[in-house]
Amino acid sequence: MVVDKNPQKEDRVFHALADPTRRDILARALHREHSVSALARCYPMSFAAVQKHVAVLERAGLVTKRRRGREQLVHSNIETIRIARRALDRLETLWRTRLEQFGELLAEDDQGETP
Amino acid sequence: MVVDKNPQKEDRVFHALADPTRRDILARALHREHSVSALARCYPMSFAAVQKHVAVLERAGLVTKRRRGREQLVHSNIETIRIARRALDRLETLWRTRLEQFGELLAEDDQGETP
DNA sequence: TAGAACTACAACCATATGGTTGTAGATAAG
DNA sequence: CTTATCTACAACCATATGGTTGTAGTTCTA
Repeated sequence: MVVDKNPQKEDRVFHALADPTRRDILARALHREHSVSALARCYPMSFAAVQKHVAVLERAGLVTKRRRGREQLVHSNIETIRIARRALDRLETLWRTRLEQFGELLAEDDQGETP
Repeated sequence: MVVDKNPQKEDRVFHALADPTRRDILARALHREHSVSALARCYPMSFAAVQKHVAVLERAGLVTKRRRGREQLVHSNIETIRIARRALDRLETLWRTRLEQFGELLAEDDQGETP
């Protein structure tokens, strides 16, 4: 199967993106690597809360962690962002398809207008 | 302000997209208008459940409804999908920025390597 | 006018989510 | 060795979410 496990993945990706703290973490991680505690210092919440947000991003595949001594460095996975992008692209394609069909109708009828 | 209320909107948009039923409803609505009950017949859940999904999409601004007699026709709002798209674009831009900086480092140091 | 179809919405329930605190294990620093 | 830092994870709590059923209001149809 090539399309079967993607829906769940898209669920996780969009869900991970649906929180401003997580989008901000992701943005920082896209810019450069950060340890979890360094990230935690950026937000008005506990370390554990930020840790959970990172875990959500990680389960979605948006970030991964690598150890450096006692810290975990969070870095982002651009490829997963493109999964979301492709999902949006598919939706926009449907939109264009509809426009084309609408265009065909106009061509056939040669009169329609809906102001 | 021009950027202040967008985060909440993005939250709602991404959250609305984080459910396969809602993505499917949106896809159908992008293709053509559907009444809520017509949509409800497509899924193995109650009418009220589908109604709630449509409400989530509506609050996110991804679909709007218009009356036709006793039915409500659900149609999509492509512009809101582009809000999500722009958010992803911003993230990808950060990624590219990082790549550029990395490139500069390589150019300046002309030796740097961190194994 | 009576009834069927479509919708809106409230009430309810189980589970997920987003936060907290607390405890414990590794690793770095003194 | 001792202590401080960074992380992992469990337990807990309030609220949100996704589903259900039930009731009621409109609008079409017979």
